[in-house]
Amino acid sequence: MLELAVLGLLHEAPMHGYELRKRLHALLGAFRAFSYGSLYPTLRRLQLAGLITDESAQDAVQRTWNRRAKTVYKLTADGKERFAELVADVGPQTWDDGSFGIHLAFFSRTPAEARMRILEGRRRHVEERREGFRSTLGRASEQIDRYTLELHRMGLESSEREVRWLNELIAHERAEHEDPPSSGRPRD
Amino acid sequence: MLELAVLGLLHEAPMHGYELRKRLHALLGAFRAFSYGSLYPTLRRLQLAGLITDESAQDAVQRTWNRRAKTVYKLTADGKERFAELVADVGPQTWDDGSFGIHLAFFSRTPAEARMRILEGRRRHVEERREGFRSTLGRASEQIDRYTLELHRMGLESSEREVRWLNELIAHERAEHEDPPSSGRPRD
DNA sequence: TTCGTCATGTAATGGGTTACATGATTAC
DNA sequence: GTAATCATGTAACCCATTACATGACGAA
Repeated sequence: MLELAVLGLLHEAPMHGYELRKRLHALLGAFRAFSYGSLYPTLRRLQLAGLITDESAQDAVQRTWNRRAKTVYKLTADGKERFAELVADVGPQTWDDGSFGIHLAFFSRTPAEARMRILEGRRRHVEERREGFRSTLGRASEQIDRYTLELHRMGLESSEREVRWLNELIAHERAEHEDPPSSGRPRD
Repeated sequence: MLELAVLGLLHEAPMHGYELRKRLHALLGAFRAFSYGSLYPTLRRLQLAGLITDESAQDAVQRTWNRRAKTVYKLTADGKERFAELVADVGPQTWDDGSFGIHLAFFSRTPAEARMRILEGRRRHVEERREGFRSTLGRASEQIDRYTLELHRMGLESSEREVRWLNELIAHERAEHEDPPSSGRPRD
């Protein structure tokens, strides 16, 4: 997750850790927040793996005088490749709230085909969740306490809204790529 | 989190692990799902801590013949105390999506005062999130790409809805507190 | 000169998940 | 008699957080 986010952000421009974290916050809003305690170790790991390099490393003078200088990271060719891999590697955990947000945030660098798989997978995921709420509310509205009821009512409403939202996004995707719906059942 | 949920559920009735997990699912919907890989170790830990006991333990005959019998756990007095502690121990992490859902699910066993702190804390939390989205959308609507924009628009809308929902819950709490449904001593 | 913010990091820990392994019970 | 589901558990790992520690630098 963090790896994807870091590589994605460095696609825009070289940055140092502190900056990266602020951009991360701005980009992902409250969907996902990362702390320095995970960011810096990740940066080191990515550097060791050759996916990013310290752009300011050649500036040895500054290093000597300033034991705590900014370390500006930039993507390597391998890093770009890795990002492309991660962004298109769509699996069950991609549908999670947190993961989905990150993936969506990098959609402009995601191939159209992967975008579709992500949106549709997410929709299925949220639809299942929605059905869970529906059945709870339908089955036993009078046996569960007021608070649990509220919780599930809210959950149901949110799921319904998100499904509608996803439908719009999917429709837009289809329209943009002139890939008309083949044999789709009509969506609400 | 799991500890709170387990103790809370065992408040209702004694149960074994498998059952517990299903009830957990039913109670929390998709807000939080726990796997057996965390449930069983937790049960063991709680048992060692004396917060729950194996109700079927005295049934030594079954144990001997059946190496894999159901283990029905029930709350001890210490367990009830611990639950009361956890449910009223309101801190910054209580406002998280997952935590909040669990707390809400056990509101009927939560003192009114703690309920208020949780609801108001959650509201503040969501309001802050909302402001984050608002400023992103207001500040730079034209610099961010379509997808990030959608993400934040959705986030803003959800936050707004949740704040309204919380306001209603809070209003309801206040009304009930000032005007107790039964056994009411008159207002000052 | 001290305060706030920028900036980088580490150690300990947390709170789970996945995958796997096994056995018991029920329904067909 | 076998497939599904009920039921319990373990080992390995994952991905992060919290709390802490250090240090640079500009502004009041």
